[in-house]
Amino acid sequence: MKNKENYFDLVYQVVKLIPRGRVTSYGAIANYLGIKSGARMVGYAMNASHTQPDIPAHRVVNRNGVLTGKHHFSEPGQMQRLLELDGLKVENDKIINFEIHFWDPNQLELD
DNA sequence: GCAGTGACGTCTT
DNA sequence: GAAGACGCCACTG
Repeated sequence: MKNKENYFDLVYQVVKLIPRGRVTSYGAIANYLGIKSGARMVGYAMNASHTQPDIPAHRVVNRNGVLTGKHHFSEPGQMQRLLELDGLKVENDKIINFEIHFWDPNQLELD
């Protein structure tokens, strides 16, 4: 039973569902998927996200709205640039008005 | 099989 | 309010 990839795939699906100009946190995804293992596992899945072509990992940041994973991109600063292209403001590796741009997977049904 | 590590989060000092 | 420590558990060596 190698269904472990299932949980990875779930994370990818959620990340791909993130609307343009919006961002979410690892904890939100973990909560939505019911991964009580913690946001850490979500981050781990994101690390493998580079195996998938259409994973806007730049829209996934930590609870503080900080681009913790920017160093994992092809080039440092790439993550910030992508966020700015989405219409977001990033400064000091941190998203401005993060709470405003924050998007929660649970809002999908509420939306 | 054990130890180290990590795209986080929360508690405690 | 900021910084450090711990916990969570999957993956690698």
